[in-house]
Amino acid sequence: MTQPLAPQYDPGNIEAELYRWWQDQRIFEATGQGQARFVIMMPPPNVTANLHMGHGLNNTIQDVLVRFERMRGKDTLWLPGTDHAGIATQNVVERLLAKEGKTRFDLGREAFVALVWDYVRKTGATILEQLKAIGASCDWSRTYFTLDEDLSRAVREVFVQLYDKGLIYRGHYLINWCPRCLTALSNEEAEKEEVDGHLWYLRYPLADGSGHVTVATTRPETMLGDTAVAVHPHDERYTGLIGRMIDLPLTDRQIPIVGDGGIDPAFGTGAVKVTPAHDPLDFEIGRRHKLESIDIFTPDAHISETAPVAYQGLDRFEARRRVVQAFKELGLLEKIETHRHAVGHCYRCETVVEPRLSDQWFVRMEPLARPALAAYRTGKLRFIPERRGDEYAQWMENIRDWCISRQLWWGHRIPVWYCENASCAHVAASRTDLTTCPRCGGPAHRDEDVLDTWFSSWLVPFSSLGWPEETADLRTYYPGNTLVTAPEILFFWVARMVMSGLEFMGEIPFDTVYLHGTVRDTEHRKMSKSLGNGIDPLEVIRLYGADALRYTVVAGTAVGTDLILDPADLENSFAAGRNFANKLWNAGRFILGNLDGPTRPLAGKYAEVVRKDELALADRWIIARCDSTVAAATEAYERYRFNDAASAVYHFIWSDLADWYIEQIKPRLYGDVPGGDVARAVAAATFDTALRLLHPIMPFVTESLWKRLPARAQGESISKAPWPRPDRRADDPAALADFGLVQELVGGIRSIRADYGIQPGQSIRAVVSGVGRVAGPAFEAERSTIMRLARLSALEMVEASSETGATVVLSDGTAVLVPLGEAIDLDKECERLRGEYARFQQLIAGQIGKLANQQFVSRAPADVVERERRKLTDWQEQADVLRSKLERLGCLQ
RNA sequence: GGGCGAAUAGCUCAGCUGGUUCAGAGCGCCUGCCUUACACGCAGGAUGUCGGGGGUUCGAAUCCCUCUUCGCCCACCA
Repeated sequence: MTQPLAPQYDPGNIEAELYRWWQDQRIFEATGQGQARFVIMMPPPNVTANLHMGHGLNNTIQDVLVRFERMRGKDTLWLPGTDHAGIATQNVVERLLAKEGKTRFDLGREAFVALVWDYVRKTGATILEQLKAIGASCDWSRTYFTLDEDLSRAVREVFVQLYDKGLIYRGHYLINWCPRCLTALSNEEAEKEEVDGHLWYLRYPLADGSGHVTVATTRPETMLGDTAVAVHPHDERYTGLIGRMIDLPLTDRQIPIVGDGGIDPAFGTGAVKVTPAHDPLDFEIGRRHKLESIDIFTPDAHISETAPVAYQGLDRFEARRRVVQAFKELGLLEKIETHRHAVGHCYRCETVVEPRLSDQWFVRMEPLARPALAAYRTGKLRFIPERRGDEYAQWMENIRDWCISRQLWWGHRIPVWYCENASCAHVAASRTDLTTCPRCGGPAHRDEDVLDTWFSSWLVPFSSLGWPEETADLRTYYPGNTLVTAPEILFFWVARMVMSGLEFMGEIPFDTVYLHGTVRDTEHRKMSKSLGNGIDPLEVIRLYGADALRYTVVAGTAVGTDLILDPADLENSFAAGRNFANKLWNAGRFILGNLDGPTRPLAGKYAEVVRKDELALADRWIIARCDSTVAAATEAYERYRFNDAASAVYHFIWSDLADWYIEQIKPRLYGDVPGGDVARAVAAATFDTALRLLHPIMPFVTESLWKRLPARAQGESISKAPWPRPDRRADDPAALADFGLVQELVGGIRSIRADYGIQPGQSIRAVVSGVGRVAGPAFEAERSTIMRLARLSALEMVEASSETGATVVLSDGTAVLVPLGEAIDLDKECERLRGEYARFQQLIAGQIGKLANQQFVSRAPADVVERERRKLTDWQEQADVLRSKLERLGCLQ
């Protein structure tokens, strides 16, 4: 073997080198070979992003899945990519420009886009490089960028196909507008947030001077664009007013009172000011009553020239103050109430979104949603956790058309040309760039807008594989299997991928959607840059290693729960993972360091080199434990219960293998007793299995150790080692029970030692009584183990003992006693035994009550009753043993 | 406003089909140990009205109702 292993695991020295080795071996690349495939599409991080814990969580889970399936022999493809992230990226570069005092308009479109490309080329690979640090086993040879030429072709193909089918249309509608980003947003991109606002009651004088109507509004400034007042047609308070005119204050306009069924008479005053250009409901009312729309805002939400001069140029919130003030001065402000309501905010910059009337492109979603909903209803598409499926269904059922045009420069430009010939005015969507109108040959110009970022990412499951070309990858790797993502982008991305997959490929792009939680701090606030409560995964990796990070993430994430970490205490958050990696390292160091000596060919399977009748009790026990860990871990991985998988393997390695088995085999390995060759074979085999089971979660340390096991071929990687299978021959309930008693016995004696403060160096004598039935042979078989681990000078085993001393009763009724003497004090032992005895008395009393209950005995299943009866007799036996001890010691007076 | 989830040890959380994994794990805490793999360790310990109340059941952390608190998703009552 190579150099000796350091006593402390040092991930920093090992991880980068191993990752390079994996890449050199091309282990992560999909081969196109083999029977079964496993495909995961990575949610493409924004090209400008830096790795944060959200990525850490998301990609760790994907990597666990991919590595698990790769070891099960599947041809795995985990396809990485980056998203051009229209608004976000444009914002970043615009901010850089702003530092030089420039705007994108100073550069012009072409130069600006070139600048963004420069920026993206320079920084775009950062996040993918960072993913390598956590061990992500992506197929980097297939990495894509959503603005790549082939993905752009797919975007255009999709646009044209949908346009030709009438599923894409252009229209003049009220959309969500971000006055800071200066672009339209989809409904999903306008995040509703509850805010404490006000409800202002404004008096609108009737034109004939006969009084006024009071309207209630949350946005008084928009009254400058009012073109009507609406009341419910059956509202008795107002029926007489419908059709009459209002003198709109602060303006020189008169507006009508209309009756509209959409008004709720119970809210506010039952009379509503109508601003068709700035409110969705008002927009509808305006359409129904053919009202004028007056857009009183500029694109950046200042008052425009359509409003009275006094207000022009004011910011919308300043305008609000001025309007309210003016109403107050005119005596037209009736009252102000506080009012909590939901207000849309831009998901990129959190600016309050302005409903704005404009020409935009939309996708008609209902026809796409219908099959996507059916895929869920029929069970083809499933969600983990299941309840997320309801959210998906609810969204699909209430689907609204998707506004896909953005007034940005960075992105896929809309492939639509407008004929400038007024008599033709043809609008053409085209797969190729046009200069002239395809219908009349006249001059044509292209639409200025770009597409929503999500219009390219919703195609990724097939566009990243070459669609619309019929590539080999597309045939092989579509549809995929599992999608792993955060619930935040269920609608942005996941739901839309299902729709596009069905529409363009005729099949859903994946059958399972695993939605993990959110990373939060101990106050349960989402980790974010602005709150400054984030944890930098690279910092964690530097301090504790990628495996520690991954273990913590996996162990802390039960299905459907958030991951809570303490940014103020990384040590506390990640110590368990680091400690476990170190424990594994040292267990490996010990096993590997003791494989020399009398030995047999050590392959992966003990069964090939060891006969069953050669196995000691401890060997049979660890083999059985190992096997049941294989079953438990495999099932947990299959059920996405990665935290269960982690704890099953953790417990096996730490508690079973390290604490007991390794301790048990030391004399054999050192040649003090025979059987070293068997111990070596069993230790190597079970350790090998444990490494495999853990590899998806902690790939680095497991690979590093596994490579060093004997009989490894050059270049052989645990990443492609076959997944362990449960082996019925390993079933051994007797070994589990017998060795369990040995553990209990050792534990009992250790407990007495601790209670009596017996020095670790002091050997003591122990007497086990009642060994006639079950435990005797087991204790005899492991006599030397018991003596060593409990530090005994002598271990006597008798049917019954007349000696007195400190006693512990084991679960099978045998008792172990450390005789009275220099170490053991009578009074203290009496006290101990009395406490124990009382505890059993209580248990027994309860159990007798239970069994005396006719209802229980008659109604509970027979096996349950039987089990409870046995429990009672066991306890009674243990209590009897205690009682006789008490009597013998004279503790009962 | 509609829908959904969560509440278990000081902290972060498991506990799936009601009963032998039933009150658990890790971290933290206490005691003793540098025992030739590991002090990032070993051994031994302490800690709980399973959020409150009611119900179903022979039996409830687990099922039902209700209240409280905290989250999430959806929503054009201005």
